[in-house]
Amino acid sequence: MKIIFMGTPDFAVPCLKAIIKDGNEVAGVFTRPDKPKGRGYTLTPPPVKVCAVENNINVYQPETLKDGKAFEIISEISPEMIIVAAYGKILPKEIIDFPRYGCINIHASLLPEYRGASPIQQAILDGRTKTGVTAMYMDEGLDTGDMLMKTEIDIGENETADELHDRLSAVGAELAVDVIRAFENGTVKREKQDDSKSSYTKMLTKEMSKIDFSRPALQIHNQVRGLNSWPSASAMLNGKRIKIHRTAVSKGSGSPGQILSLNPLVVACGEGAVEIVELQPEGKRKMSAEAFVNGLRNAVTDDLKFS
RNA sequence: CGCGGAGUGGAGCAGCUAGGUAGCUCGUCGGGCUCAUAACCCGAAGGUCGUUGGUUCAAAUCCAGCCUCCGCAA
Repeated sequence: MKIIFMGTPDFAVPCLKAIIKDGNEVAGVFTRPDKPKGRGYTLTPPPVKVCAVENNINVYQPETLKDGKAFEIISEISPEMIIVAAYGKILPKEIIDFPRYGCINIHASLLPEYRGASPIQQAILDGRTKTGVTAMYMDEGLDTGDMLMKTEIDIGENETADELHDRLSAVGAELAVDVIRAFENGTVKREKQDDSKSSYTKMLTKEMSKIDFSRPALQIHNQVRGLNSWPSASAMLNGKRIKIHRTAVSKGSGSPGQILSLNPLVVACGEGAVEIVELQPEGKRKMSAEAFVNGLRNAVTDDLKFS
């Protein structure tokens, strides 16, 4: 099938690769413009662009799709279908309506739940045990179009957002290929979303990082998993900020933030306690809690506590 | 030139302000104790202090450049 692919971050790359590998003609890739990134503000191309270039596919990086130029390019290419995965831009109606088989979005949640930008992380933050990927027709709303296919997967109790992201990304790639095949075989079914069951995710911000140790241990554990590896959950110790990368729900009680034991490193929460497994002090690499505790040396006092 | 932190045996750190013998916790190896152990006791190995140059009688320490890692910011 002749396809235009639209996507930007790592999540979309396996999807693009799978579509190419399955023998489809990817006639063009739309992705967001290169952005200054990292230390020194180096201009960095999005992962999807890198992948497209490696496969000798034409890349388009318009600032906007609304000025008609994007539509010109698309009608020129004349794809049978547009596949969108985490592109980060709203498509105008003229583009949505153009391809014969429509514009299909790959979204990393079981719609209608978790519409929006951070479905993977939010599912973990909420302590869900299942999530998935949904393929859907795009319409003018935000992840509101009719659904085509879904794949459901379980979330591990200690799984982090990064790990889940990678698994869902692979699942999404399979789903994209399956959807294209379904169109070719004429076996497509569409199903409306039940708007009464819908929910929307918020954009992740650093303000969500701060750990409030007066909350229950399980919620803190979910926060750590859900925000890993960006923006990461963090806490203060001895006036320094420490990113908490991995935790496990543990037992014990004490005043919130109090260190109940050093090996393993267990911290009291409002309800229960969490073991900190892996962390990263300001300006340092991430390290095991054991290594960190060894390095504390005589900084260990009775008042030493997380806040 | 976006802002800032950091490089010291395998890991995490101290030592640097006021230059003068390489230190701590853990790990590793050997031995001891023990029914046994991730516990405890004794001992050992392992570091051109990121790199290049400068100052000095003398540099981990002071000065300059470079490399690498990390946080902020995106």
